[in-house]
Parts: sequence; structure tokens; C-alpha cells
Amino acid sequence: MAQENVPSKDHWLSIGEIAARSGVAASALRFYEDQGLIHSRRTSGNQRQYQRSTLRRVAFVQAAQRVGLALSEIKQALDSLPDDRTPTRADWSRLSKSWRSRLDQRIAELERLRDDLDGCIGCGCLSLQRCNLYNKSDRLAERGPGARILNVGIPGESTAPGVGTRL
Amino acid sequence: MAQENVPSKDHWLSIGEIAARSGVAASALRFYEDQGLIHSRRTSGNQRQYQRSTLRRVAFVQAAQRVGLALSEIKQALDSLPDDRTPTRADWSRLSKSWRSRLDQRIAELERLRDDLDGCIGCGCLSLQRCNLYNKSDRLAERGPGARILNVGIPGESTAPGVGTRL
DNA sequence: ACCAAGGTTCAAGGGGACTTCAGGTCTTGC
DNA sequence: GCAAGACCTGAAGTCCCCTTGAACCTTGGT
Repeated sequence: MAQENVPSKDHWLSIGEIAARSGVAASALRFYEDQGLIHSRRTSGNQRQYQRSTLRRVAFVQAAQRVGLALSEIKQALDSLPDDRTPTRADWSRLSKSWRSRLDQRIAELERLRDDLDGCIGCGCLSLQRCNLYNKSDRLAERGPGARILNVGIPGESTAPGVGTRL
Repeated sequence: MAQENVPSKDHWLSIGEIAARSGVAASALRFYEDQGLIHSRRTSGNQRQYQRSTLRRVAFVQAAQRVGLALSEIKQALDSLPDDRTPTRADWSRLSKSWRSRLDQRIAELERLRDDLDGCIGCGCLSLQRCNLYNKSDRLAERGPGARILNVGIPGESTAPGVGTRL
């Protein structure tokens, strides 16, 4: 654990180093690689070597996960970065710009939720018919959280029960 | 005015009704019940009957999930509500207050994330060692793998063109 | 040369949040 | 009084995101 300050451009990092620095377990990194979120080259002895920029990719994955995105989506975003060369400032900038809107969206959503909570449940009002929480969260939650994302399942399931609104 | 305001206190709802009005599948409701998030009594024929207030519990669950809380955590919050009687304004108020701070926390977190993204990744800086994104995303803030927040509500929105390899 | 630390693959396991299925029961409307 | 539809249970299946384990190979320091 030395020399991390040395900006040697072609300093490749082992999986253990990436793990240590990103805080992500090596097993998770291998998993990410399987999923195509990160990439490595191999040493003659078949051990993984990552570019430094991988750290940033991993950080991005973590960040995106915190926002609630699935790995498959994150992969899509990362796919827009060049594999062949280290991403430039512009590359990341472009990517981050598009994600900012997602973040903003999500933040707005949470703020709305908070306000609704204060205004509706918080006040204990019983007029749930006009409650934002309800009107928001019913259709909003297409298919509950948990694991799957949009695409999965949702066979002819009824849902959208006319939004009873009447509690 | 509305008939449904008539305080027929003992109007119990079937699981199908709860499902229709909350937009949550009956199977999910049974699951929630298994997990102790909601409760029911049974008819002589062993079918579930829920109090109206269950709708609010379910709404709360949905809302909390959107914030990224795990069911177990949500259960803890709900456990502070009385089982035996319909929660009062004060009950909900107490609960929502504690929850609000979580929401605020989470919102702040996302804002920080957004700013970091702009400031660190966005700018393409290479000083990842001091990068907030890194120092932040280390394990402790996260409650581990498992419940992921789902990003619903942006079905058509396809951020990454994907095809062009450029975002 | 040796050995421990760190890596590799592949397979299976696990937690969270549900859904689906099979087979049987209850309720309701005609 | 009967068929259709709603509901019940328990077990198994699914998705996602990893972790753990077994068995073996590579690297690096003394």
C-alpha cells in the first residue's frame, strides 16, 4: 500500500486493490465484470488487471445504485463510455449530465413524498381520498419494488383498479 | 356528504378490496401480513378482513419502499402503531415525524451525490483519493445488498441512446 | 525453495420481495 | 341450490445482487 500517489499512467490495479479502494468486495467486482459493468485485462498468470478509470466506473455504479437504479441500467449508461481508451473529462461529463436529471427527478420525488407525508399522513387527516400519497403511490409503483424492473412479468395483471380513491 | 364518510366503524375490507384500492397485489398483501406489516382478522370461513386503516399502512409501506427502506425497517416503524385500535392522528404523526428525518437524510444524501457527481466525476478530476463519491459510498451508509430502490415512473424515458455509444 | 497471501473458476447458497401454482374452500348472484 | 368467482394454504419459482465454498493456480518475500 504505497505509491498510490504516483500517477503512472499505465499502472494497472489488481482486483484486491480495486476492492480496497472502492470498498466493493472482490466478489462483487467479479460479478460486475461478468455483467459487463467493468472490464479488465489479464496478466500472464490470468489475474485481472484494471485500469485506474475502473475506480471511477465502480464509484459510478455505487452512486447509481444509491439512486435506485438497477445494474442493467447502469450498464447501459456505462456502455456509453469508451472501452478502448480512458474516458475523458468530456465522456464523464456527458454521462453525468444525463444522470443528473435522474437524480434531480428522484430528489424531487422524495421531496414530494416528504411533503405529502407531512400534509396527509402527518396531519392524520382522514380524507385519504385526496391524499397525494395514495394517488401517487398507486400507479407510480407499477409493480412493487424489490427486485425486478419494468420489463419483467406484469402479465395481464389487473392493477389500475380505477384507483378506488375511496378509503 | 359522501356516504363513505359514514362512520360505519366496522366496515372491514376483503383482501381483494384492499388490493384494488391500494394497487398492491393480493399476494403481496398476504406476504406483508406474513411479515407482520399488516394484520387481519378472519371471517368464519377463514377469509381475511382488514380494517380501513390497513389501507394507510399499505400506503405507508409503499411510500417507505420508494424511499429505499427495507420491509423489515418499515415494519419497525409500523410496530409503533397500535394493533388493537385504529391509529390516531397522534400515532401517525409520531411515526411520520421520525420518518421525515429519514427522508430528509436520504434527500440530503442524494443531493450530495448529485453535487459530487457534478463536482468530481462531472469535472473529470483524477484525484479520486479525495473524491467525495468514494469516501461516501463505502459500505457503512448502505444497508447492504438486498432491497433496491426501484426506478419506476420513467418508462418511456430512455436516457441513453445506447446505440450510438455516445451519450 | 517455500509458503502464505492473494487470484481463478464454477457452482451453489442466500436475502429481499414477491409471484405462480396446485388443489381445495367460501361467498355471491341468479 | 348451484356455478362462477373470490379466497385459502403451502411450496416452489423468479429476479436481482451478491457471497461462500471448493479446489486449484500465481505472486512475492524471506
